[in-house]
Amino acid sequence: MHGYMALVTVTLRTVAAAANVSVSTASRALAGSPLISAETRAVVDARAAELGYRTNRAASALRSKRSHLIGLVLNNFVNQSFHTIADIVQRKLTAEGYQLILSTTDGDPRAEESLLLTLADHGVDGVIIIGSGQNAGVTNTFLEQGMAVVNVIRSSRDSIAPTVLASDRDGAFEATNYLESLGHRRIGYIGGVESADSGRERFAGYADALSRRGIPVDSSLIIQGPFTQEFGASAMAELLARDTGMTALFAANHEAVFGILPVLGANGVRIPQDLSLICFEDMPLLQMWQPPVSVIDNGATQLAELAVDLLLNQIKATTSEGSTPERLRKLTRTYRVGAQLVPRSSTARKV
Amino acid sequence: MHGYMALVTVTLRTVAAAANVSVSTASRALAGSPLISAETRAVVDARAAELGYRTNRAASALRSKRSHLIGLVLNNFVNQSFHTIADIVQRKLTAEGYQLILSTTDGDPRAEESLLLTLADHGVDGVIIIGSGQNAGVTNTFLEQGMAVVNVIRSSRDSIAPTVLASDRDGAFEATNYLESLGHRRIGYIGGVESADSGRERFAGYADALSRRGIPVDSSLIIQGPFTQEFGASAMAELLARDTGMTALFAANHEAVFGILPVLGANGVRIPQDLSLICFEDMPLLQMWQPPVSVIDNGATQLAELAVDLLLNQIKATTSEGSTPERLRKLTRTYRVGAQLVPRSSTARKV
DNA sequence: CTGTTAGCGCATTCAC
DNA sequence: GTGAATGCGCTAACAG
Repeated sequence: MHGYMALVTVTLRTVAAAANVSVSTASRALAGSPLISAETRAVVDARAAELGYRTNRAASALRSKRSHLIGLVLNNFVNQSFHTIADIVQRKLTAEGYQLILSTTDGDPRAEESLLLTLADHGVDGVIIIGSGQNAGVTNTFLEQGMAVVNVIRSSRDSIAPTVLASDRDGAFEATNYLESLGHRRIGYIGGVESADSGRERFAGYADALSRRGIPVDSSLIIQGPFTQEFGASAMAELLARDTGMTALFAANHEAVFGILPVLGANGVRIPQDLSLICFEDMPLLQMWQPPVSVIDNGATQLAELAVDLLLNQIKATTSEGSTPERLRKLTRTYRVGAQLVPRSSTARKV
Repeated sequence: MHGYMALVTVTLRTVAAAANVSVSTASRALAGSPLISAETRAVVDARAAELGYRTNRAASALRSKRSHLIGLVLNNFVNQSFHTIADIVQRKLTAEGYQLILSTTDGDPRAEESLLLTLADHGVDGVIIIGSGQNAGVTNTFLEQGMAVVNVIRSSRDSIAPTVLASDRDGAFEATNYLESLGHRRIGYIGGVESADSGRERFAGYADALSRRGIPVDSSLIIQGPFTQEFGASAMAELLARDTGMTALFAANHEAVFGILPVLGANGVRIPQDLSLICFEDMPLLQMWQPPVSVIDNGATQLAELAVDLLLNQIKATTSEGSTPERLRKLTRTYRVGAQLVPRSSTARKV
């Protein structure tokens, strides 16, 4: 067995010669073409294995327009959901014979556009995007050119690609409703900006749940801001200073949680005796916090799995049917992954 | 400006025709070859921009043996240091015109080998490995074939590639020494298995620091095990049950920290009054834990930066000098990134 | 079922 | 300084 020990490059030509067949027969045999006799295939496979043959993906991609490369475009690497998604996507793709090109954009639409074009340069077969929503023009062109595209977590207004979203509104409704069911009426809210889908939808869920029970939406209990730890800290401090009679808090801005928790601790706020707390998006930190924090699990794992499935289906369909306008039109669809309440010890009945 | 809107593929040939030059001249101009006159270059650049020309990486890689793709091989996506490294590596590479192919192995040497070969199939220009240490044969062959290789965090006995390591022994020594300087003598240790470099070296640092002050290494204070949360929880419970007079604890197994903290909380152990705690490897959780936990920062950021620099240097050198045996021999070198003590509130003078 | 032919798009020799 | 010619390694018509 010499496999990768061979310093002379072993190409299809080498294998074909060793097997006494033409290069195209060798190619077909290795690709599992049904046009090849069992014996021929066996011989080719055997020689290929002996020689340690490996198909050159660059050559293969150049000819076949299939690179077996998939791009994943993320905002950043801070958010726990993004970790989960990168992990799941990578695992599923590898299992299917694809490799993952990972890049972050810091939420900058121009960096995102540049990155998407670079991915296209590399001939990626598809791209999964947690994006700014600003580059539907680019990705729609990709689709027309036969590249697969899936939006995840963040929608893109004019994108004709399928979109997999979390249930932000429903999850927020459930969180708020849960606090209400525990007897809370003065429920604080620290969330993301309204300009972000998630920020807007979660707030809507919160407000709806209050209205449903006839509880007024009190702006003194509500602070919205950027997705940062610093915002979380200042918002929490502000809310505590306001003396609003708040008995429960819904922390709907994931990044802000990193600022909220220390401020609660530093101010000696006892959870859940003084304040019931529930957060959006689970993470290890919240599981082992003292007390463990109740959360709405946004289903990052399921989001990633569904996104990969949709992508792989597109790739298969494109291969067999091409990208006719009708097929593209049928692609456009929004999928929702349900949120799930995970009650832990940070939430308690109002005394 | 139509750029990516063009549905007809614009190749070098298109650009060359538009600029009234040959394909080779267009290629040289775009590549910044000094052989091209300023006027010609200007014309070619202008036409390329107008046409939205993008170089086909697959074709370029096939011809030039340079894919502008780099592989990063990780054990998993759980460890905080791995997040940091993936993030830094990706950013630096993108800035240099490379894209990152990310994959995890779950520490399985066979999966690792398979992954490395797949990366080679894609013609990656280099690979950064946080590996099992079992595949030096593969990576050494890569080096001989002109691919760049850098080992990070985990060394590989027979690898001739440069290796960037954290200062596990020194960091552990410093952690232990720091606890000693606070008056502690009964210092517990929960760490990784001795078969892992990091596990072995950190324990050595701990033991050395004790010996240096004539403190006996007491096995009843020491538990070593796998890099898991579960191990951390059981080890901590065991240590508490033993009633050893322990006044400080050095948690040297990063993953285990996720199990250690909740058990301490659940048992009502007050930090630092009942127990001083210091951990190896920083993470957001430890910064905002109540009280904030003192750590030894292993310098993941610096590890990643150095690894990328070493990789890029290799790529440049290979391009100009080829991979002569002498050059390869000069590559083999171990770099250490210093650890840093970050005292926070979880450590206090022994009462 | 298999072989022959023909490029994919680019970078690089070799001429001029 | 520029052009013409060549082929990287593979897949996909097109023949038989």
